[in-house]
Amino acid sequence: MRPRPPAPSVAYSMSEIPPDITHDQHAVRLKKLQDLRAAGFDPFQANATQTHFSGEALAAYVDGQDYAVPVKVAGRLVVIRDMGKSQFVKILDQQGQIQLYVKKDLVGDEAYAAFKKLDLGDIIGAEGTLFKSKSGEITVRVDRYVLVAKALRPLPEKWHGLTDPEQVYRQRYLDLIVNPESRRRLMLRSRIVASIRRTLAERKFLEVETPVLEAVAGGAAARPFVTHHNALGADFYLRIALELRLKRLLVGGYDRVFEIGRIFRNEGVSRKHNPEFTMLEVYQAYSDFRGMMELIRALFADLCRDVIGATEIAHAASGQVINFAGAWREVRYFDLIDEAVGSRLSALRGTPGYREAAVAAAGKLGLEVHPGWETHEVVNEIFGKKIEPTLIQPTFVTHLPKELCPLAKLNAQDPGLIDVFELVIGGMEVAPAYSEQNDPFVQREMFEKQVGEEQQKMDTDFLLALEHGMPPAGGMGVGIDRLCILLTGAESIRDVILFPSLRPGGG
RNA sequence: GGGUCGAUAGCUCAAUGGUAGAGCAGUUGCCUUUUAAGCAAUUGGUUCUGGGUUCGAAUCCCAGUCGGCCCA
Repeated sequence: MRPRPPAPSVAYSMSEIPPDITHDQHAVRLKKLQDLRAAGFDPFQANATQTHFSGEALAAYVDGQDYAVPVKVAGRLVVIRDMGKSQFVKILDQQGQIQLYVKKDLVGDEAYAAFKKLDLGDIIGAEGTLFKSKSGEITVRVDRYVLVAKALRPLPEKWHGLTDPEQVYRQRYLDLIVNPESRRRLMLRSRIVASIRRTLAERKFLEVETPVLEAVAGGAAARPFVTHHNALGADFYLRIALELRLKRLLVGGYDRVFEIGRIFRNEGVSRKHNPEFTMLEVYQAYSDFRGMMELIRALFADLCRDVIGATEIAHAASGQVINFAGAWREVRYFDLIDEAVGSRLSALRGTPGYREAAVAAAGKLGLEVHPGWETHEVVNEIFGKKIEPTLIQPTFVTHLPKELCPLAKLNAQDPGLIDVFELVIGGMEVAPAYSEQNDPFVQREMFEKQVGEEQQKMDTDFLLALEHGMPPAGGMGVGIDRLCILLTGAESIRDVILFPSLRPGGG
């Protein structure tokens, strides 16, 4: 889509269409539209009705009883096979394609002549009866049809579809029309979200909505987008997490809440990152991170049943089959670290030699260590680069160092650790969960330590809320986009986001 | 942000310094159960943009735009 002229909505004014032009498909179609209007016909009328989606019509056919079941279908013309005095065409609707058979002696000479002038891409409604064609395809034999939207631009190629990734993202509607795999994958996303909502509703969670515009972008360590409110004369940040708002609701007495919401992080784009993405966060009072283990297992069990229809999926990148059914591995963060570095590095935690040993271990594994990194960042580099990518089967990594999350409860036995898990599947972090910190003093301390090194400011209003008393709770975040990558077998986050972020313009 | 690869007809792709081609789509015919329907004829180009090298550039060089991949 490089040199695309910034698509003038209409290239020719209706009166200026060269009468003999045949090579410019846009002009040819404008001419057809003009002819229809000249004949007193509105090519954008709104009088089609659907009694059946395509899939429902196909299911409604009664074997052996041709022309018995009446249906009204509607959709976009995507295949035309013209045989002179009859045509087989296919239309595409939300459920897929269905074939129509249009015969001159059934619809009449005039309507048939008009039908022959239709173009691929036009949207029509048709009514008729179901039959099975000679080659066995269930088809609507059309009695009447109506053009309800003229397509002035040609569709991409019918066999190869649209492959230019830029055009796929910028003109996703074309991708959805011609690439069945895109349709399937993005529809699956809807069903994934619906399944999650259903499961949480069954467990008496309340779905809530909290502000996108925040005075303080807290709850995570990330660079926020800044925007400006004119009337208030104040800058706002787009939220980078849902956490601090939802926990206020725990204080307010909503014991089980969740939000599925867009969050924004001002970072680069990659196969795994889009600057805006969708997060599910769940909080359950009187539960803890172990309760969240049970909850995420339930969410996956329902997803397998409702969406995947199986308890395992192929994972192309590793060649493994991911199994969601059996026991999920549970392993402590530092056990994995020790295993990866081949020594008892974790035994040195809190001793003066820890940092040196960690840096040496990272170096031995071929990792680059920035001089300014804290020791926990060095260790976490080992986890991120050498361990996480190898965890293909569902794995709860537990008891991370406290520096990695200032909002989690410290472990009672070892206050250098936090009561959390990070669920890793297919080498990707899918869901972190915590026993939530509800001690306002500890929370303030953790915030103060963080404010110096991170760009986020202290959310003092949140601390005030904690001082009113927040029930102990388990909380969990699930990156919906990554979950969709996993469950749909997509290669890139852009394949599970309808309109991924791109540079403005596009040539 | 760095590296690297790419952009040619509406779409999918050819053309390795010497007349820019094909398939689909389009246009005109034929064909009343087709399945990437078929048969015949035929239209269609700012080769991403701007510079440069050259007798001659889609092709080589420089800069830019947009995108893919890898890295940060």
